[in-house]
Amino acid sequence: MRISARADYAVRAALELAAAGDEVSLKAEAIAAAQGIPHKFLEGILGDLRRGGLVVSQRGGKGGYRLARPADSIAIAEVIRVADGPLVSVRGVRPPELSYRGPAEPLLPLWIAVRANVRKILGEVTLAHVAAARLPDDVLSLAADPEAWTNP
Amino acid sequence: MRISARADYAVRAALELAAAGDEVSLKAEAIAAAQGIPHKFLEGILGDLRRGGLVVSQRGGKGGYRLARPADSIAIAEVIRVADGPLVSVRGVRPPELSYRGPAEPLLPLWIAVRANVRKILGEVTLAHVAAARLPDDVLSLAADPEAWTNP
DNA sequence: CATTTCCCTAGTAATCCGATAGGAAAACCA
DNA sequence: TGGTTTTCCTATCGGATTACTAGGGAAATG
Repeated sequence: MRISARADYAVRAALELAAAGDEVSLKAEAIAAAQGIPHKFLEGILGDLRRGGLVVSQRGGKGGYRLARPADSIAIAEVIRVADGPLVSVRGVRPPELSYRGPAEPLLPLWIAVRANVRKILGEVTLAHVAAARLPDDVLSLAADPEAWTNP
Repeated sequence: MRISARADYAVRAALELAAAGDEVSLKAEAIAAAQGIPHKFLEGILGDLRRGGLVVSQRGGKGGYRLARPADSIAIAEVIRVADGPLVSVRGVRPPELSYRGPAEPLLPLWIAVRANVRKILGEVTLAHVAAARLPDDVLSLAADPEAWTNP
């Protein structure tokens, strides 16, 4: 299960905007420098966020980007969907569109369960949570287990 | 979060072997036909599973592949790791190797929590569970929610 | 009007997906 | 022993996707 560079960059850019506050506009170049994201690549991602209604932009000398809505009303899942498509996919298709045969049939409810679990976290955590370093308790308790930090 | 074709195919092939039982050998061509997987692509995947110690192979007329261990001792997570690398990665690197700056810093514990949740499911469910269509209760209850089956 | 910044289109290099091809090694059968 | 089957190894190849890069046009500011 791979989280793409697009998705990671989109969330980090949105977090910079959330941290800056609703009033201030940040330039793409400033976000790129702050997060170490290739500038032109980021411009394309910010365009997607704008078309998706998550950020608003302004050109010119005092231009830049800012969030279109309060940071505590934007879930991480939303940012990923707008920038990168479906939250969870198998071979590029969403679980409900899959069809399995024979002994692989119960694989469908399994992927559904995995997706539900991912949604539960990324749909609950908002930009405000992360930018303020105040993750919800259920997320914190998952991350508190030292075993969660080890590679198998 | 994308599950690759390799991972999906590897699990389905392993499920065919689990359903066939420990005694019987299945030919790559038979698995490919049963699951609708490109035959030569599958051969490569089965080679990885063999080198990873999950299946054993035999050449010749009565040859084929079978599981190296009982199906109830092989978790889905294991199959995915052997065939496709780390279970969860961000931009191709595992969460513990990530480093974030500024307001994106708490993104690391967030990915860790997501991974822990995915692990909990895919590390608990075995080939035997799926092949016998008897998923553990906690997985079933996640998949029982009708909302888990809808796309956002 | 000149600078800044967003915005759009194209292009590129690397990887992934899936298919194909040729053949060596090993096991079976007659 | 010889012939068949099947794994096993290498190699290639085109199309799609990913992660970028380049260049320039459009709008806002001073």
